[in-house]
Amino acid sequence: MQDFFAILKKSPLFGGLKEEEIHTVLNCLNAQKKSYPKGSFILHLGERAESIGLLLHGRAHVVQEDFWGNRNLVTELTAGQVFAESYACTPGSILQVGVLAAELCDVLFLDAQRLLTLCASGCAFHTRLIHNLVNILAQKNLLMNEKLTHMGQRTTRQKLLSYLSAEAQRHGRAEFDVPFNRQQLADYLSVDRSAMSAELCKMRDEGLLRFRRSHFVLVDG
Amino acid sequence: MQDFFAILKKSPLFGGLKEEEIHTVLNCLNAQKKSYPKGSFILHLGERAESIGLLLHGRAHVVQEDFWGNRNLVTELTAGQVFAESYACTPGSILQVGVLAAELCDVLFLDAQRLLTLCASGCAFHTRLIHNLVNILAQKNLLMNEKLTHMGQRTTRQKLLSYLSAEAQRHGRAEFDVPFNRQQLADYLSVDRSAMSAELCKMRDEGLLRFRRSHFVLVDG
DNA sequence: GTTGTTCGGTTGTTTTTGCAACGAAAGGGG
DNA sequence: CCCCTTTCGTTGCAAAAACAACCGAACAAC
Repeated sequence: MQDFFAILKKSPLFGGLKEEEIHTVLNCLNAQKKSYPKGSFILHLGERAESIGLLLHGRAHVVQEDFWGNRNLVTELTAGQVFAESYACTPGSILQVGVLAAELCDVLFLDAQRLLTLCASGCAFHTRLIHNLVNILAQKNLLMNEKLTHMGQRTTRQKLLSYLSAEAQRHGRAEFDVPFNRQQLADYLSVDRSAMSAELCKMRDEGLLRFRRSHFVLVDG
Repeated sequence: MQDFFAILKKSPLFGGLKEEEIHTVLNCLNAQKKSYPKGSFILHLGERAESIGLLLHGRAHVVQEDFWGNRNLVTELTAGQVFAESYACTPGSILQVGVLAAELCDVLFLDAQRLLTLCASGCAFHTRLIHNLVNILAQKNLLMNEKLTHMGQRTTRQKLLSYLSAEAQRHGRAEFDVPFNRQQLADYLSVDRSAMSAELCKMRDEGLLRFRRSHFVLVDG
């Protein structure tokens, strides 16, 4: 139970709240805690999702399944992470993914509509909670938006330039470190690692940029 | 001024609010209205964005500019549309895009932090506004997430299958219409139209699916 | 009926990618 | 210092994609 609040305090949703405040809010939200044995579904594809999930303990997999039944692992969730929040905040939406307990999981469910509607008694921490939730959504939005602009480029070279350019702008200078190694960068841009590596070297030979490991320098002609 | 409220009532942010309610909320939020001549920047790349923008009149372009100065049109905004909301809801974030007035524009700016913090007087419509904002963010999130799963596929065929499969699941049946023509679908998936068309026909010849124009039928083996 | 436009399919060529395999360099422990 | 693992660069080849150009059908406007 000590564990319980430790996880919550570190989660992005309850960040900035004290233990007693979390306690108050949980009551006010009528939060439900449930356990799931390994291999069982926490959320099923095709369901309506009205609750935000928060993984208290264990590991879970967000999986996709297409028309022909091919399964695809999207993300691995670990303790403290929030899931299904976009679905829960979109009334009437249908889950396009399933969430599968990879081991024994404890999950806290929070009703999204309640969370967004301030209680009449007006507990002050509630506002903080709404801020946190909006932050989570908005931040994900920005990240996905950025990734989309890179991935929308046609060639590996263009994807790289788009990414590196954005990274340079973020740092405010043409020299910077990227937080990925080659394999991770290739995965992020959804291209082949070796082809990407070759393309990077070609660009270096053409004088567009210099690099060593994860350290890059862009050159303007 | 009649025009003004007509636009707002139809905007996703103020949907479900009556004219007087909007009036109250606007006061309570201290909304600012500004005009921008054609060709001027409504928001500059690199700026901090603390306000949500709402285009009241005119057309504006969301543009990107990379390290080497290449400009790229991301979206065209028309009256009623909300912009920069993800930035405004992410404290400390820096605009990675600029917003350029394509013609004379009237813009309403709403302070995001205020919008998310219920006023002490507790105007009831405020809650509705928060719901609307969260809906906008969450919905965009779902859309981008879906697009990312399609675009993350390596080949045109896989992208098509991912998209068509999702569309079939959304409709709950293997026969459905897609809301795109070929060019639009190709743009959405970020592939070449003619290559995509060829791939579709190849898949049809292999018996994976049938189609005519925008009407598709998926076949399971 | 004729014209113009939009849409989708087809073809051929060039470029790019994915994939697999290999080797060199870097870095961490024992 | 040596062994082992991870990370990157390199190459060759087959598959796929991009690009451009063209054709025919459907449809609306004149």
